[in-house]
Amino acid sequence: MKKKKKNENSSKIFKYHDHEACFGDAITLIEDYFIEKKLQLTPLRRKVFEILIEDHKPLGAYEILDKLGKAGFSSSPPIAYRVLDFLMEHGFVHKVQGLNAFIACSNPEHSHFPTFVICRKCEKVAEVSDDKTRLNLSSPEITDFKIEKTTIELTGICSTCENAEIR
Amino acid sequence: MKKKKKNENSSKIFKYHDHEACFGDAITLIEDYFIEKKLQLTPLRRKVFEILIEDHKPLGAYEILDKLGKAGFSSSPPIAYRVLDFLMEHGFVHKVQGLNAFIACSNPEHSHFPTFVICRKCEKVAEVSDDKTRLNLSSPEITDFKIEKTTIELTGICSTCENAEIR
DNA sequence: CATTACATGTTATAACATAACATAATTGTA
DNA sequence: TACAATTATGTTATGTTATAACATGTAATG
Ligand SMILES: [Zn+2]
Ligand SMILES: [Zn+2]
Ligand SMILES: [Zn+2]
Ligand SMILES: [Zn+2]
Repeated sequence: MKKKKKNENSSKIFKYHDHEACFGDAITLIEDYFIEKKLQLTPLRRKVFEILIEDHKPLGAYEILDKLGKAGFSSSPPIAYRVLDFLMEHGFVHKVQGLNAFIACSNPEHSHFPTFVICRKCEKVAEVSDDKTRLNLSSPEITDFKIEKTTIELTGICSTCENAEIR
Repeated sequence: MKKKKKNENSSKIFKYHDHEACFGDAITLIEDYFIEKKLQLTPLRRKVFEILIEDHKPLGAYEILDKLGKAGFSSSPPIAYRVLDFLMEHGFVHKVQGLNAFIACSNPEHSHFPTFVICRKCEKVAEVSDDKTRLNLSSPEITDFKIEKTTIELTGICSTCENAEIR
């Protein structure tokens, strides 16, 4: 087994997410953004974002609704979907298509074309940015189509879950 | 405006799908595959594949169910979903996540990692293979994850629809 | 022809998402 | 301030997509 002394953990997208920093930054970022754009960071919107950033894992709309209900907000479906749409428009939330779930954005630069890496066993999801991961998409041969949005989701198994599998 | 004399149409993935060839090939391919693998290409399975390859566009499960009903088959949801799952397992059908729809595979080699290019206006979908389009995915920096499946969907507008937009 | 595996049928329900309309809060302006 | 316009939230109903659980039928194997 090879040892990498330098940058040993930079490639371990699942294990080394510094969520404490992530969490604090995220709240500051959204506050600043909303002020700058003159948008209303209402209690409801803030709560939805907090719910998503708290565990920083994908949640279904109805899980979010439950949590909203417990926090005293209305918990009828449109409430969640509307706020999620709004937060998605502004890049603070993404939808993970493969899970029908929503996740707080962990990319301060708001690359609106994130790549998600999804463990099929623990359902942990890592958001990776194009530049950091060299997940490159280019299409020189497609000339009759203008790409506006990309959905890239990589499903598989994380090393933790793989090691736990006895077979 | 530049003129390209050579290979002018190879890049026009939307306009130049030779579906007549595609259709004939697809039926032969699935028949051969099922024989080789000793699988049952039952009337139901054949019908579902025919429905999908006929127009060669994505269809929702319930659209497929309608067509099955009209063809004399049962049209309760599990019928469609089971057959679709089976055909997907064997690479003859893919799910287009962005549309919650299913599409016949147009890649004879059964590359199980297709890329879909989806026009948001006409909802036409082109399946493109990695080699033909140079849509390349590589992740040298991800070391703690084993990719088993990829979902790559590019949404935007095709040239036909763009030209039709008056603005 | 019995056993087993595979395939299909059926009913009910779960999970995900939106339409349409009502009310309330915020913002801009006379 | 009063008013209008805009934005945000609440509510009810319904539409859409997908699966669980169990029953029946059909094909392959020895
Ligand atoms: Zn985080
Ligand atoms: Zn895992
Ligand atoms: Zn075709
Ligand atoms: Zn189009």
